[in-house]
Amino acid sequence: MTNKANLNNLTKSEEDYLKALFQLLIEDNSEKVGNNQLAEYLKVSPASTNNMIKKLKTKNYVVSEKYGKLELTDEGRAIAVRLIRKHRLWETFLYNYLNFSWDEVHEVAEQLEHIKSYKLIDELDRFMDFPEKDPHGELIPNAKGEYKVIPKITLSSLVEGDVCKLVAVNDGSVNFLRFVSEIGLALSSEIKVLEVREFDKSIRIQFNDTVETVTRKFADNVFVKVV
Amino acid sequence: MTNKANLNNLTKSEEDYLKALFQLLIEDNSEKVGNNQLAEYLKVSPASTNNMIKKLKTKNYVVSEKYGKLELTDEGRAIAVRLIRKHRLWETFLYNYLNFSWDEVHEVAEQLEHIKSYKLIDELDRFMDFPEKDPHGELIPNAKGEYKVIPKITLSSLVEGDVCKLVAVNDGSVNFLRFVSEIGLALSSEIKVLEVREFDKSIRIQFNDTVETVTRKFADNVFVKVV
DNA sequence: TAAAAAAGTTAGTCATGACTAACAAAGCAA
DNA sequence: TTGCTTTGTTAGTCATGACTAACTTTTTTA
Repeated sequence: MTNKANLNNLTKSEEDYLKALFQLLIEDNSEKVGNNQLAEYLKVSPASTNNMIKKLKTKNYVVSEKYGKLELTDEGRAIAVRLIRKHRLWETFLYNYLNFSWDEVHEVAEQLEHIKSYKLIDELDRFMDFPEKDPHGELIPNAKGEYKVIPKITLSSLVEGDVCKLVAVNDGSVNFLRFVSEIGLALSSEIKVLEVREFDKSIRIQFNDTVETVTRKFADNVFVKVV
Repeated sequence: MTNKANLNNLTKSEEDYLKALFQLLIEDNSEKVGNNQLAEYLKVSPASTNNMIKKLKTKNYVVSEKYGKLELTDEGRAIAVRLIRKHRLWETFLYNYLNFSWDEVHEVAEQLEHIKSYKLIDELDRFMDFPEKDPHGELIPNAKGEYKVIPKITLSSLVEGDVCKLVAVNDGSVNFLRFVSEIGLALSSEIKVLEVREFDKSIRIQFNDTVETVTRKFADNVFVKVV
């Protein structure tokens, strides 16, 4: 009945914490991630985080000294990468095959990423012919657990006259994603920075013959590659 | 962030109990389902079942008098049917698109049936072009929650000379399913009963030019339609 | 129909993973 | 360097959903 190969004995919560820690450490490139920061990211109390970190340390997924910064072991990191692989593959499936929109995929993928079955995810990968990127433009880790990030900077770091291509968007907020598609931006859109207003850092951009003014907050969540 | 339409506020456990109760009541056609019977079916203690039934009664999914038999309310039944719909659609997807075998689909579908998203399941249904039956031959309830059973009897109820068609198999045991495919039986196979041995009720059957002797226990789990 | 067996219930315990409140250690600023 | 603020930790509580052990009600059968 039970296929050992599918069981890594982690609860949904344990997985959530490991993935969150990975995202703070590696994706956000923070050089120090502390207990409270992780708590805030996961929207739980610092006490809960402390508790779970203790547990993950005994299981050898996390390393940290008392009052020190949090780090992932190779095994903890591998689990997080697998979760991200699963999340992005499911997002791709929902988007490409099940008519889900950009802003709808995340919530359901958050549930699907916890399904335990190696075969399921590798077959899904094969079924979609090994997609490289998810619908938000992020690279999908392969079955070997190789994690890569595409070189990208935020739109807000550009200056007047720069021309760039949209390569990815932050998938953390449904409202943001909805707005991105509403104004007509999509992956690979070519964007030209017309003006950066000093007093509030808002930016006038042009794409597909459309001109829009976006806030600094918006531009922080749009990832581009200068062309 | 949260789409109310996707949330029915039931935990995985609550869902498991409702589905189990439905399966005992309707699929096994029992006229009385008791607390201990449900406990045994779910492989938990009678105390656990009692506890959960109490909870499901306050939520109006289950009705029963003290020391009386268990029954589902319309709402409880609707939830169970939705779970069965999800389970069978996922099984169909795994079998038809992801190279899962008969005996592998159940375990993963048990997890997938708890994913909360109406859109997900209705789109999956559309993607597969509204399949009628799951890989084991059972009918898939539609989006309106209509539950039907195909007329079927067990192979063990036949007598010498009967000819029948395999319409479904009990999906409860991996070993059984594996054995069914090993000997070469598949849905729609035409089976002829050559001999019923009185002393141990074992049956000699013929199908696709193969002759096999199967036990009574085996024949109890094979569902057929006399032709 | 009375005793035994089976079925159902209750009380109390445990692990998980949340929480608050209180406290301790680090880090920063005056 | 002495406070003050931020960060981290501990203790104790709660809900969920398991469990065992003990008890009660119902059903069976001798």
